[in-house]
Amino acid sequence: MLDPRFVRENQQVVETALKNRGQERDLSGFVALESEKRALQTSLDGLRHERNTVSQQIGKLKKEKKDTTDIQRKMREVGDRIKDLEQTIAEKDEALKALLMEIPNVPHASVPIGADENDNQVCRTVGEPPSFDFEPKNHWDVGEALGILDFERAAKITGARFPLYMGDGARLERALIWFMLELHTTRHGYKEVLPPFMVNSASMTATGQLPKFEEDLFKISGWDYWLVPTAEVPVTNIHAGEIIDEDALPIYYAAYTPCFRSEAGSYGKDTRGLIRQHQFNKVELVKFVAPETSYDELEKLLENAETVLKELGLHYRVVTLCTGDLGFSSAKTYDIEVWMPGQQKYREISSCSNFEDFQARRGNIRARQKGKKGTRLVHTLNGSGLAVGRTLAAILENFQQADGSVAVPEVLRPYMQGKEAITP
RNA sequence: GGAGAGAUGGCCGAGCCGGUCGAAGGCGCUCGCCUGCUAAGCGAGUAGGGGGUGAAAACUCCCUCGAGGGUUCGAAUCCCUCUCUCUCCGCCA
Repeated sequence: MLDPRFVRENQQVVETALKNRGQERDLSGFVALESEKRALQTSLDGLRHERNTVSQQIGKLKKEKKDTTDIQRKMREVGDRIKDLEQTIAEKDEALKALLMEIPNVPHASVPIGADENDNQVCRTVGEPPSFDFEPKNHWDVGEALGILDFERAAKITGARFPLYMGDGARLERALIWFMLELHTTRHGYKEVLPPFMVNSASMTATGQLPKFEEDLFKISGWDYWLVPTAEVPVTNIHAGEIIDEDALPIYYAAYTPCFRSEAGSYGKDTRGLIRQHQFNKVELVKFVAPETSYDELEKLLENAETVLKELGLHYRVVTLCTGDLGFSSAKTYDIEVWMPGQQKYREISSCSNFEDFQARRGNIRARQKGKKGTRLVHTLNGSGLAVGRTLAAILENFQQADGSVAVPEVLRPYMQGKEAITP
């Protein structure tokens, strides 16, 4: 959520931001409503002031055994006017809030302006694509041939877009989770967190999934609970409503969770394989930082995620998302795209974003500097470190061998009972 | 699931026979004094959010004592609903 005062004072800036995101919109209605509301608020405050002072006088008069029925009658009228005004203001407030909740974050100045993913900027390419002396297969073909992925049975158990890992497939998935968590907690300074996999509506609203993107989520019937679409939601909400000592910043969390997404509107896209599932595993990195450090922290976060790919020996590139492709809550996002030889394509495997104070304002996450008065909103960031299912897919495609086996990256072998390859 | 207790400022904790209580006291923190250094001691200050005036410092008003309603001229204090926490019983991995 943007600061209503910022929107009021920088209407042009916000409108330009919306335009760059491909959502042209006139905000003068909002600004007018906002000033109307403030005017009403001022007169309400005046009435309340009158009531407060007169009520105190009544108390004193009563102590002196004086008659107060006339003043009380008058105050009852004032009370009615207060109630009316409160009602009106509450309505306007709600309308304002509803508008504000639907306005996305303002992109950072360094974000390239563009319409869609075709305007994203590749900022670096790391490593080389592997060469094969045979035709590399898709990961689902590799996995099904090895008996480690079974989409047919997953569909029987649940439905389309669910994974079923068997044997070394399940072990490799678990090894990746283990490896990523170890890397981030021991080398990158993150604290490990294992949060709830369901969250309430308040949490979903704080991080920006609600109210606008309800159709992307799975809801628990009969409860105000939702399945998490990413660990970003429970982990960012760890500090919702809190005031953090600035000395404690930056706070780094690493969390494994499964992620549940309805993938509404993606019919016919990536229908096969592990790329687009209703349920997938992810290790997420979340940061709470002082505002002036957040862009440095974004670069570090990105590096932390890249390290996973480097250690695994996977070829990838880093892309800066343009304004048109930027997520709702994000001010700046880097995507990491891993090379998938079976598909001859780069596929997103991580997304690292700086939300600035957008989520912190929705979730009321503040910090206090020692000895200083007041508080300020922290900046929040998060990034996948990495999407585990897609990483497993990348391993199957990049390290497949002519005989159908898949080489196990060296760093994973300790978690794979020393196995050098997965064989049929 | 049944019975009971509770939720107050950064933390602990009074208040809860309605009125000068946004709130005693303590801890913590900040500034000053004191002091070979440190500790202790002494004094002052110290919740958050919003509005108005002001260049600013500041001043001033309103709201907030788990959340939401209600009673009242007036609610941390009384009533109702909800959420969460704790204790006992039952059940359960």
